[in-house]
Amino acid sequence: MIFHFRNKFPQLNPFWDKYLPFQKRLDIPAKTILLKEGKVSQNYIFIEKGCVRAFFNNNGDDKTVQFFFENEGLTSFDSFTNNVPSLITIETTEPSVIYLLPKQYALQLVEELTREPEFVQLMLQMFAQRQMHYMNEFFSFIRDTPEQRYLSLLTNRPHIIQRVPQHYIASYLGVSTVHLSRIKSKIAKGNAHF
Amino acid sequence: MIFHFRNKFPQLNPFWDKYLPFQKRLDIPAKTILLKEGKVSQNYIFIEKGCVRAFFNNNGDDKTVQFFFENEGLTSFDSFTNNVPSLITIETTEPSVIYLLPKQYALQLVEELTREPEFVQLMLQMFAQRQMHYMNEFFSFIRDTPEQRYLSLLTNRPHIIQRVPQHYIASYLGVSTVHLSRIKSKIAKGNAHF
DNA sequence: CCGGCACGATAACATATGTTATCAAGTTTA
DNA sequence: TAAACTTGATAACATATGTTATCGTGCCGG
Repeated sequence: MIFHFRNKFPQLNPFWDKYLPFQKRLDIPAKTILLKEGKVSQNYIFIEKGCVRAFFNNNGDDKTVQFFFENEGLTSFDSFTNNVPSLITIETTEPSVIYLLPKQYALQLVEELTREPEFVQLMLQMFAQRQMHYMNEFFSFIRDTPEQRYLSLLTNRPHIIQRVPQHYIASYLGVSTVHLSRIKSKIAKGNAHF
Repeated sequence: MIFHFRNKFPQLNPFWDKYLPFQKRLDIPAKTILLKEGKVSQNYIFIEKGCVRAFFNNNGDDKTVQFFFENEGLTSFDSFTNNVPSLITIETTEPSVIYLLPKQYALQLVEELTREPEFVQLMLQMFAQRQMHYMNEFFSFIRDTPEQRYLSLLTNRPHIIQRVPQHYIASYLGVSTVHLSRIKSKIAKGNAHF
């Protein structure tokens, strides 16, 4: 659903920089919605400072899909590409500084890359990498218990746990806030060697 | 993890046909393994007749990721692209007729497409479509109960339920075979209006 | 400074799902 | 054809997870 390339593929930065003048800078508080479920995505979003989360609503119940931090970019991929209503909402979880690149320019940028054969392979790689990411998330969801997923977050992406309110973490792990509390207290007991 | 384009994008068929001579035809029984977890994928797989499933093993426990049928193609995307051990096993669930296109030719085919700008957009679309597919699978896993997922299979892809042994369905839905039986009997009771 | 709200912990109970065991009906194979 | 295996249903019990309610703490805005 989401792709980002800034700093992932430095070779592309010159192309990116060329479009800097078309970007709009936003300095916004927490809980600001950048794209609402059901609306058509009009921008590519780049995070200079702060954190946003992507989630969808299932009868009143938030399901967080992914967190994004400094120097990451994203968009609602299907909505952006196919002009359909977005399945997800994108909102800040902290006060943030965001750059928006309007769709027309983002598409123009992609089209420019398309004409340079040496970059096409790179773009394919980019997509492969994204696909791999979602595959891994999916596999982890299938394979691991919520406790394992929490422990994996703790060791592999501790910044998420440090910066994001716990109920979002629960929604990301696919459990209730109550159960996440249980998991944490269980782990704490396990580590309680005096 | 997997991509396939035959018949999805008829414009590409001429390219595909050009590589027909390099394909190897296999006429194989059920439960034949085409790619084993841990091995590096060496072929693009196209199904003329039959059914294969992709799964991974989690301490003795099969987790089915996807089913493929006639006129669909697949490969273990990461393994194929990055020459790393495959995360998944691919095996037939029925006697099948399979065509294998060795990796070198498949890559050559992709490279040819890369040089035709009008096809690059198509390839990107192809990837977007694949990504969308996995996203939807992922969302469904997060959002829906196993019962809802089973009902959705029943209405949207009944051929899967008809052709595939039930324990593979259970493994695909993410529940035990016992629980799938329970779900089925619960549904049957609900529909039992004499 | 106070009142409300966001955040998190915990208990008690309800429900969903896994595990193990048993049985029965096909199907395949020696 | 008999034995072995595959497939599926069901019961009984164990565990995981959700739901609701209550409490405490800290923060933020009037």
